Amino acid sequence: MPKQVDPVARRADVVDALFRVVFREGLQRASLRAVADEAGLNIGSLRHYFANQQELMGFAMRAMLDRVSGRLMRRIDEAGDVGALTLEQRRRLSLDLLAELLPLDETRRVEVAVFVDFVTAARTHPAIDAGLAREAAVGARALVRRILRRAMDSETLRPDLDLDVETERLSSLIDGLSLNTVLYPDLLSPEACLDVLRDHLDGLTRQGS
Amino acid sequence: MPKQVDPVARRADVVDALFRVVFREGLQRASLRAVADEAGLNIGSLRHYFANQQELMGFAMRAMLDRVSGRLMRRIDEAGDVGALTLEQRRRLSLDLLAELLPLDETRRVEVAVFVDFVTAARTHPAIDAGLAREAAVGARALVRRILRRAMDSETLRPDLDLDVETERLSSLIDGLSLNTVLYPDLLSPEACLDVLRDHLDGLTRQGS
DNA sequence: TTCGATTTATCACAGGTGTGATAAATCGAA
DNA sequence: TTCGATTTATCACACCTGTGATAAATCGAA
Repeated sequence: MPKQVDPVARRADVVDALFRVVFREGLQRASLRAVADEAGLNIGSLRHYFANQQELMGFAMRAMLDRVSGRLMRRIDEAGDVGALTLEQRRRLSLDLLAELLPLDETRRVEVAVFVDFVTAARTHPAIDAGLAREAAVGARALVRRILRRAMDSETLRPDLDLDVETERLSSLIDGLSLNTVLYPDLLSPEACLDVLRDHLDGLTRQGS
Repeated sequence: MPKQVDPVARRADVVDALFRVVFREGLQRASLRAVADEAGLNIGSLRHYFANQQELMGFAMRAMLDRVSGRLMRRIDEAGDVGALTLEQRRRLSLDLLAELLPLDETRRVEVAVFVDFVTAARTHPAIDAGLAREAAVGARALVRRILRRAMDSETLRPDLDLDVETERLSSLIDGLSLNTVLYPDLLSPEACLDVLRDHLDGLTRQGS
């Protein structure tokens, strides 16, 4: 009896519209009305799928985290059994996984730009769940740590390194690179961004130099 | 004949009030009225010193940059003639200068938090001068590059390093460390933040290990 | 005391915000 | 065709925003 609409797809459309608005005009201008307009919906319609602003923001942020972690999972699956890889293949996988977090193409540039707005706003904005932002930071560190740990176990990592410090160093480096590439693409191009990450990883694995 | 008020001090008071509001409630809530209230002024009075929002924001951002570069200048002056320093003193100076950019105490924590809000908002917010944000990024890179260059010239730096890449790596690392310390102080304490920076600099200077 | 530039204080306006409440339209199933 | 849950669409309200315009108060100098 009901009017037939796929609510999942609708919500996804709204989230996409939200991302576009945030990327183009910032989180400040991403009002419910602006998002509804961008999605081609009436605000009443939008509010049927998201009761309030807080719910929309939370759903959008969660969707973004799912999207990123989905890409990471896919990369890992594609790699197959990690134990069967050569050292060179492992290094390549590490780089690919971490590079997945950088704004190297337009899709990820939008993603990172929106993400930056979210996490900075989460510090103070009442409608944005600070717990989700923290969760993302924790997750990123867990990934970085696992990658470093695996390299340590396979003895491709310099043995004099402290895992805690290196985890934080690499995590913060990635954050800083992402931030600068998004904010000042003329100062730090996506290519240069990747070069820095590659050099950093090289420095971690190459013995004594 | 005029009523006697120090306009310079007034403007500084307003800027301080703005920083407090931004730190506490975010740039989003830092409206002219909120800033005026925080400064104990009537909004009409505030508008006598700052014609627009744009002017206030620009002045505040400029004041912040002046404050930081002033601290850096003072550090350099205190160090005296750089050529007369021992290698250990030079390394210490490099660390101190770069650490000046990190949110290691409450003053700088507020500063960095506000700064982060500013630069991210500058990407889209029409009342915030994106040129100033870019200028700050350029300035930070210039400082980092000079420090690295000096270390290279005095042969305390590993000779196999690319100055461009290392400048960007260190600059982005500092940005990432600052961001994470401000956003997630329970994940990255000021002490740990400084440890990471120290380790990074050690890795740049220590030959072959 | 009178003057007058500086400084403070108000009012008003157009526009935008989230949200509660409610009506209307839709369209497949019974 | 009729029903009715789903979906869409409006209206209204209180609140906040930047800003233009204008009046009022201040207080040292002449």
